[in-house]
Amino acid sequence: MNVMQPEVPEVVVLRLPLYVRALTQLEREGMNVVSSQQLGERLQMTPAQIRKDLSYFGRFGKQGRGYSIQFLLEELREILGLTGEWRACLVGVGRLGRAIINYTGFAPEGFTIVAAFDSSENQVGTAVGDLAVRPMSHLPYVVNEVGVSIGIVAVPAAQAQTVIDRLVESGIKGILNYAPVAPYVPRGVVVRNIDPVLSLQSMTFYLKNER
Amino acid sequence: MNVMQPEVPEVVVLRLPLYVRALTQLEREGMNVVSSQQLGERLQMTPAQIRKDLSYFGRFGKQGRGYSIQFLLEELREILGLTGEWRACLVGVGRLGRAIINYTGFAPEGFTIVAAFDSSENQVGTAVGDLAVRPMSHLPYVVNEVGVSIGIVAVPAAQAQTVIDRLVESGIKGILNYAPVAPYVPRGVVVRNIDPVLSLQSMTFYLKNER
DNA sequence: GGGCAATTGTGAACAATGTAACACAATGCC
DNA sequence: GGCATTGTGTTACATTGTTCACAATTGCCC
Repeated sequence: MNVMQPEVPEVVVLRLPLYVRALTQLEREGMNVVSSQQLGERLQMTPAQIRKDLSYFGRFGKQGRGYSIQFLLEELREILGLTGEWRACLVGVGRLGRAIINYTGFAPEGFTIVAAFDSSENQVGTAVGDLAVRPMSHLPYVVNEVGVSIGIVAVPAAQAQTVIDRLVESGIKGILNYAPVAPYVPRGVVVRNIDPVLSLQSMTFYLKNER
Repeated sequence: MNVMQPEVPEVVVLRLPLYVRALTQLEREGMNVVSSQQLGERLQMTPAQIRKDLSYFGRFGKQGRGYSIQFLLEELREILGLTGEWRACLVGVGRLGRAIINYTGFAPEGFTIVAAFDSSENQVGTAVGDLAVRPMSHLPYVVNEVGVSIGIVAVPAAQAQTVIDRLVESGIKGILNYAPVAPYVPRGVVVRNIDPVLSLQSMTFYLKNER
């Protein structure tokens, strides 16, 4: 499968989108070239780390000059698979799910929510944004026919694992999980958890002395 | 200040809330005692790591038996500062901000949003949930008088850094940032970023081969 | 009340990650 | 066209994080 991938550390992959974002911003500001030094200042990290991260994937910079912003952006987008459009489906159209569907930050980055599901009879058939809410039974069909790669989970904690199991069965390979659980998935499926409560709970460790 | 804190690695602090959550669940399931083995199965991690993490803070288990769930929970809540209530204010009552205010996941964990701010004249004075939207000029007063420790940022990227600067000036020590930027803050201020787009963009790296 | 099975806490080995050092390619100035 | 400057790519080193292995302790059972 990923035989030719000389095992890039996951932390590195997690930082690449940061670079993409910073570079996009610099490009909009009209810059053409950037050094690892300058980029590091923006992102509050050492130039050495940026250079090392990038060197996992190739040689993108010119000694004495720095990196062509346009070129590096293209390369990074290619590496991350951000060139085409990614189709996602959402499960759970409660308050949170509706907010996610209406969130305007996904589309400009190439992520489109193309279907919404809910297990509740009351929700099925209603409209959220310009999506019709479908029953869970349609999931496998939609995933395969429409070509959905990503599942977004916005159901209560108690149902999250079940929903995730069904997404995986349907062939979904990436899951963005908003439910407050640490889900189990088989190898080969990528999960990213969005959990503001966990973030707050680790924050308070550092705050508690000065409350 | 934290002189007696023998430098606990941040990764460890990030995992503690996971333990709290798993233990809470186990407690609800009626269990009294849990071993690092069992806890590790739940959380998909090695027992050794759990024991090591906990050992940074003390000796909570009984050899041959495991950990008293109730006792360990109390200790962890104490360590993380989760015993009392934390008051937060929110800046930016657009779609995202409104969704955050209406999110029901914070209150049960002891986090209360007690004030909402917006820089737009149109928004000031309107109500979101049961909060009245205030002008930014009220920020320092509210933070100090009401005792707000946490700021939640839900403004567009372009305004995020400015808003964060003002929160910090007002004396806020912890920031939960929903804006798609990597903000700068002075030492002593803790930031946690919630950024689903970054999560998706790092996920696609692993998905791109099988799209 | 003593042996046994279970499970902790922890130092030491190992692995991963981050930082610093540096040789040298490209550039531009005089 | 030399020469100083800049900033990469890479290797070597330092730090941080994870896993292992086992002595020490506990509670149970007979």
